[in-house]
Amino acid sequence: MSPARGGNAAGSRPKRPTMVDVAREAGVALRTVSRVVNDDPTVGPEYAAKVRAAITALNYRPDERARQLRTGVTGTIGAAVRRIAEANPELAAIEQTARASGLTLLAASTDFEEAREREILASMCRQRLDGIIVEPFGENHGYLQPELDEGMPIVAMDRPMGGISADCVMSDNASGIGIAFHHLSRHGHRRIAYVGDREQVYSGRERAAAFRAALRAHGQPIEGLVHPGEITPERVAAVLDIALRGPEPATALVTGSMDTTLTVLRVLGTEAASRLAIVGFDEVPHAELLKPALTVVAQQTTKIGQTAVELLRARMADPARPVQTIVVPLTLKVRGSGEIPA
Amino acid sequence: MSPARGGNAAGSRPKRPTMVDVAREAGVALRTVSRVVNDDPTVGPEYAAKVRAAITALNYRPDERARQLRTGVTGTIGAAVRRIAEANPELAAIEQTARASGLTLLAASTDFEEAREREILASMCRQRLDGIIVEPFGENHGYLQPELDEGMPIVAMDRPMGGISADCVMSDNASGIGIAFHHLSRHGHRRIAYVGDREQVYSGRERAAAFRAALRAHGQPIEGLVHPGEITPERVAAVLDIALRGPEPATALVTGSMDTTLTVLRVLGTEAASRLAIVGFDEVPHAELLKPALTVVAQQTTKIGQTAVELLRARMADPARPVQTIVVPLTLKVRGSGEIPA
DNA sequence: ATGAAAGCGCTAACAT
DNA sequence: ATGTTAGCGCTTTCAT
Repeated sequence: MSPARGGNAAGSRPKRPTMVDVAREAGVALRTVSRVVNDDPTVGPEYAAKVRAAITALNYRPDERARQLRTGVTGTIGAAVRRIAEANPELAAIEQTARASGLTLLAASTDFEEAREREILASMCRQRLDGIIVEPFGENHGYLQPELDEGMPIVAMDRPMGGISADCVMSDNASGIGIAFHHLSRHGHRRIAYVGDREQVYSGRERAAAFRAALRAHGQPIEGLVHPGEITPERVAAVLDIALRGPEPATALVTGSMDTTLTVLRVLGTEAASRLAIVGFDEVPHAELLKPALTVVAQQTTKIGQTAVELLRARMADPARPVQTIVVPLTLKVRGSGEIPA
Repeated sequence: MSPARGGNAAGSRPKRPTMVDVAREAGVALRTVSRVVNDDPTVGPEYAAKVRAAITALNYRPDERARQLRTGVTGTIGAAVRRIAEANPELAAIEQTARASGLTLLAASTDFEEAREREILASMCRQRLDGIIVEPFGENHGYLQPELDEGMPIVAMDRPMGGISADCVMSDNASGIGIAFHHLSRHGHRRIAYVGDREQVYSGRERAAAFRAALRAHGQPIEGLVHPGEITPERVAAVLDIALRGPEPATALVTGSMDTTLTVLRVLGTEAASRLAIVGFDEVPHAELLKPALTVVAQQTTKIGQTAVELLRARMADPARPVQTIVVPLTLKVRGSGEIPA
């Protein structure tokens, strides 16, 4: 019960020294301390030395919040991504690019919840971050219009915002699906099926549509081959049954997302999977260790993250510049599963 | 070149309304606006209505920075993790637990760089975050002593801080290695080898030591069986050669980290790997899809992340409470690779 | 129940 | 080259 050294009642902390304390200790004006802290070259060497000594003596460290309030900028950008828990190379690229530009990154996870996304974006706006990168989840972001009007830089990553006009960087979903289809086609497959996310989400819609277009372009019928929907083991098993059995079974499969790919592999089992030609949309962790190693069309995640920061910085520098959308192509990674002949 | 609507010279934004503007618009005092914004029940209904109308009309949103400066708390905790790019379930658990406590999470990646770690921690301190969780990387964190003295709550995750005394939550490395060893031993293996991270890093040191202890406890010789060091394909291939060839080849392997496990699988190739009994330390993404499916001793990542936040909140509530270290046991995940007989 | 005024810790005009 | 003074936008005594 005796008061511990330095500690006191719950919640309260020993008072930290401020610039005023340093100024008093050094026997100079507040402004001089500020100058030293900000490396202003117009400070006389003796003064600088005295101030630095006082800073060391008091263990003074400037309060970034006060500086931010005064200068109006935070030096921080926010990233609202859908999942922070899983491997997220885009986020890593954002962080590195941001850091290289002297910006701190505040990352938060929307967890595939519209309410959470809204809450996070609102919080980032209240904090007056210098800019925001968001992997949109909800379909309508009209509530951000006032922020855009007041000049808050916002960039969408992976798909466009809904209902508002903002800069965007995303993969070329349609051509990615085309690459996958053509690859299988070139390996002799005539019946190629698609399983992917539900069409309620943007990418699921885009990719299913692109796959239908590919079928049409090759003069093939669509029925029984295109299966967008919920990615659950049950549904995936059911649609695989439709696609792979019957009179004219598909001999190849395009999976529309990483989750789809993994679920398909789990449902089929390694044996069956090794007999079916598969090209996955989106990279899968350690795809080369799977058996057979997985052929995918991979998003250029690093480039996407980098571009997001660049778009944001451009918007920060010039709020009046025209809104820009950058589409990034995908690349085919040949590893085995996509080269199984018909 | 004509000025766009709302836009102006590069860098400048339209001025946002402040509380003063709202007060003027509503014809009330500043203090009343503050009361309404903070849901103070002592505001008369007509006043509240007027204020709310003004807020809507002006599109006013409070500036969190100013509030933070005034109240002294940020409502934000920092997490300095070693890698933000890869799957990081601890970080996800931290975020969820923090959110559940009404705290915002500022996550940053130290990227296995001591300088970067130091810079991030310093930045978080300058920002006066309410607390910091760090996955320590460097060996000496003495530079944080002044922060601890001034009451900054800091919690180490995964291993202890170096040179200072701070709360810590970590896995029970020694018993985890013991579990792996015993499991293989029970499946008839008499020669069990270990490959893992270099002993310069804390966990590499702990796990190699624990493995040596396990060998000794079973009355087995150590030479040729314990191989801590850099995890590169070259070195791993070399030490596997030593361990698996020769007069008395090992019939089972314990890998000391996720990276080690994956590198071993790559170096051996799936064929050879399927004949060697392997237990990995630490979970591997999609371990059940590998062939053979990978048996591991898994860290309780969710529990670790949760506990880190709980320790931090306890420290925030009472800066004087005794420093606490919580050790979390690991659990064996039997999947196939560890049950291959000798 | 409402308002006037002080101040959180810092930077930026403006002297000197 | 150094100091004085006024805020940044908010919360918080303290009056009324």
